[in-house]
Amino acid sequence: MLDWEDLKYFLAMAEHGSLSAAARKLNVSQPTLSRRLTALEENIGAELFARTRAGLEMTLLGEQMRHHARHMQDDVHAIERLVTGHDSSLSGSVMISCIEAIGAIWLVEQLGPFIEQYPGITVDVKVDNAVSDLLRREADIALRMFRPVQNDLVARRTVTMNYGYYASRSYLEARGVPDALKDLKEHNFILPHDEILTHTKTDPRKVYSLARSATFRSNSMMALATAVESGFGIGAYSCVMAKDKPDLVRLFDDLVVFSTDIWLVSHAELRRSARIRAMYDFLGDMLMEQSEAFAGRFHAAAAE
Amino acid sequence: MLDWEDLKYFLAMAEHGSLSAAARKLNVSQPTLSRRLTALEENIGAELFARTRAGLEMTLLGEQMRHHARHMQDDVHAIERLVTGHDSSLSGSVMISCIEAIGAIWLVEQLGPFIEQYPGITVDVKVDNAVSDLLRREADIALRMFRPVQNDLVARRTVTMNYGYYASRSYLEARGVPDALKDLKEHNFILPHDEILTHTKTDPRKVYSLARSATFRSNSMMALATAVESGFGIGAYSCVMAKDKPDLVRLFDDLVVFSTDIWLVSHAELRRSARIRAMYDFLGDMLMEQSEAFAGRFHAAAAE
DNA sequence: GCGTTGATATTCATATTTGAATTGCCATAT
DNA sequence: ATATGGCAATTCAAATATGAATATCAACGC
Repeated sequence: MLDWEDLKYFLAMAEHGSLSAAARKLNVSQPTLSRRLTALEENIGAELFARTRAGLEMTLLGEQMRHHARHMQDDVHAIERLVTGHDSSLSGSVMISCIEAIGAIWLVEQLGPFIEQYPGITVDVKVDNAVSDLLRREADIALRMFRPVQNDLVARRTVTMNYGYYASRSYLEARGVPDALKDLKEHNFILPHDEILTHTKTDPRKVYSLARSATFRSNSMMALATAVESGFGIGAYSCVMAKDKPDLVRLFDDLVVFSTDIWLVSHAELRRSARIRAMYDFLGDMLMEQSEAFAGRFHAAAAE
Repeated sequence: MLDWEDLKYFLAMAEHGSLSAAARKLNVSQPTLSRRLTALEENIGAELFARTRAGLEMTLLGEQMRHHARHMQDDVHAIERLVTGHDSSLSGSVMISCIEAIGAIWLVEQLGPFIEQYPGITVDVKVDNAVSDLLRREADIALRMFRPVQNDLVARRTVTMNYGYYASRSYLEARGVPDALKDLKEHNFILPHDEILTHTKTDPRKVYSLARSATFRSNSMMALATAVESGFGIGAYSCVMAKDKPDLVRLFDDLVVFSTDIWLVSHAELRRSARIRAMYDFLGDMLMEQSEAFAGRFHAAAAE
């Protein structure tokens, strides 16, 4: 009779390519995996991996077994979701997956009241440019820029996050304030890589094409923001982030360069968990309360 | 992280209703299961069973988990089939499932040459009135009375097994030999239960209705055969079994009372296994060689 | 009533499994 | 050529899990 735990180990080896890597992932030692693999192979009477200096190389049988083991893992994840969903206590942890642009700063700042209200809950913010798989329990709640396509997920569109052109006061003092878009040709420009604009609603390239060339580029919104703050030039900056930066000046009559919707996503079963539900509702409320700030309309409100 | 082995144990408990029963099935001790269950519940932070004096009673969560665990087990079975299919060595064991009527005697007698030819293979004959599930690896090969309906099975119709009316010489000496079917009214009759005639090709009740009443009834073909051999009366007896019983006399000009087809069945993947393939082919050849004996035509051949 | 059966829990000596440290191997970079 | 780093295998002491024996309890049959 096969040892199911060995199959779990097998899958980790198959997916990480070496005993050492799999051992790190599973929090066991490499010798343990080596022995369990040997035992499994002994048990089934066939080789699953060829051991090479570079790691493990799967045999044909291993390749076929891998699919079934993966399938088993899906069921384990389903069980984990069930278990979490049945947990009615307000303690444990909640993992939130979101992109750097809001996770690293805005989200963390907002969580103060939640942490105070639920001292038993550990909040885990996973800043993650890849998309965490909620079905695989890589996160409990995700903030996404798009409606998720997977089944069994509950998703709610919350705020629209606008980006405007900003520059630092120091830059503008040195180079002058551009009056209209055509003046951009005379200025330094800070540009994001195309890859991080996949989910924007306005096509930013049209606007960006006005810029002569880039002084600074990055695929990190945080790096771009820092560049703007440091006076490297004019760049798109999230309105909600700019709210508390008195040193930044918004240009061109609050022109919206591009915008993205923010989706709040969780798993149907996970939402039965009291603590996840609490966080989901908290984030939903928090986002909706600040929808004006995300839209960048706080300037207007302050001016009136 | 969940221990997959615990899930295997959990499933066994769920399906057997008690720690003790599951422990017997899994070949571990009952205290071990008790502790592993406690550990699993501790791990997920919820109760899966209520322990009662009568055994285990599942909670709602346990009930839901059970489905996923079962699903995992299906994958494990698939892996086992894969492994067996990849085993090209002629050693190991082959389990044959078949009904008592042929398994207990005929099949065992036929296996002599096979055992001699393949000394490395352990032959395991599972006499089984229930239908073993080949997909779940309860057997490698089955002899069935009907075409299996499950997918992924390879099935081959082999011989037709005829049953005739037989009586022992001692009975006939005492009671006389009936000339025609109508004489049956004067004789003792040995009848099978209807339940074991499910898969016959001729409806035997028409023939049996000629009999006055039963002297002996059973749902075991072996018991019925023994009754005929012991001279209790006239009864249906498998022709192939009667072949080596000189004390039995066939009645009514070799009338066929009823007949069943014998299907040789295996799992598609299992047929890739050398040893199972060997047994499959061996049984197929053996059956076809003896098709005349199964049909009950050896008397005629002997007479010519 | 009273013993029997079959269930889970507990105890303790034992067998198994594990991890830290180490070795040895090969490829790559210096 | 010689280090370096990543890999699997080996060794051995320590932690861990296991099973046999036992205790305890409830239901059932006589």
